[in-house]
Amino acid sequence: MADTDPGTAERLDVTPAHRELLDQVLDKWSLEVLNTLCERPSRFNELRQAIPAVSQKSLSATLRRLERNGIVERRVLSSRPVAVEYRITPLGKTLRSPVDALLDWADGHLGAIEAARRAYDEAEPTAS
Amino acid sequence: MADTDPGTAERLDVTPAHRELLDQVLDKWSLEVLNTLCERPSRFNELRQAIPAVSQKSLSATLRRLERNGIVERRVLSSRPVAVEYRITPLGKTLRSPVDALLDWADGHLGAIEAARRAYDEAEPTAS
DNA sequence: CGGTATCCGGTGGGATACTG
DNA sequence: CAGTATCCCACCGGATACCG
Repeated sequence: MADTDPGTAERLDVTPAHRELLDQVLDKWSLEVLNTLCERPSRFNELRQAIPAVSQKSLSATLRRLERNGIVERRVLSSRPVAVEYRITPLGKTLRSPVDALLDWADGHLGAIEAARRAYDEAEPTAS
Repeated sequence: MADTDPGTAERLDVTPAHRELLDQVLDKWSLEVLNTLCERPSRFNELRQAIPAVSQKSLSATLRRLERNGIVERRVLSSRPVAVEYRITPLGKTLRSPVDALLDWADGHLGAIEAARRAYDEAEPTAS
């Protein structure tokens, strides 16, 4: 086997810090926020329109979390009426490639996985 | 700009099915389970030793979830005393590459992100 | 050995109401 | 417009006890 064999290659272990980071960056709404902000900087309510299913509270929390992690930048544009713009940072852009890889994987294997789920659920009606 | 520019490239949107899939596969313990099973097939208690922080319940739930999604396979080896082996499936192996990309990203940018967090927390003591 | 059942506290996130 | 505050509940995951 070559050392590129995924079964034998040495791999990074998942430390608590890695875990926390992924939790902060891959939570329920972050990916959609990232996707939107990678297309263009957006105002708060533009994001709400772009992601209709998110609540005010969750969008606000997601943005603050991403801001704290240096993934997005919050920019106050004017003060009356208040205008705020969110944009992706250079650090945030580096997230694109691995996240896209993940999304591509999910998209490419969704069919196989749904088939596996059906097979599993079929086989294990757990009595009834 | 080339069409490889992350700011202009067309991207997959994140559907609820994608979200659910990622939630099932990237949850708290799945990555460590995957990492361990990619090295070698393992018994239940071997996994507990390899991942000391996981509880029985969570490990069991993680394994059943991954099994249902076709990522790992559960194999009963003998019946008295019970021996069970878990191993990664071919489908599960396809997860390696995108997950490694993510882990590499996390590892490579952890320092910058921790710096961003310190800067943010410093600037926003939010009273006290 | 390899789990399941039960309890239980903390957290995520929606709905709603209010504010600068 | 861009949030925060409050309430509330569902779910996650740990601890413990029990089972085939």
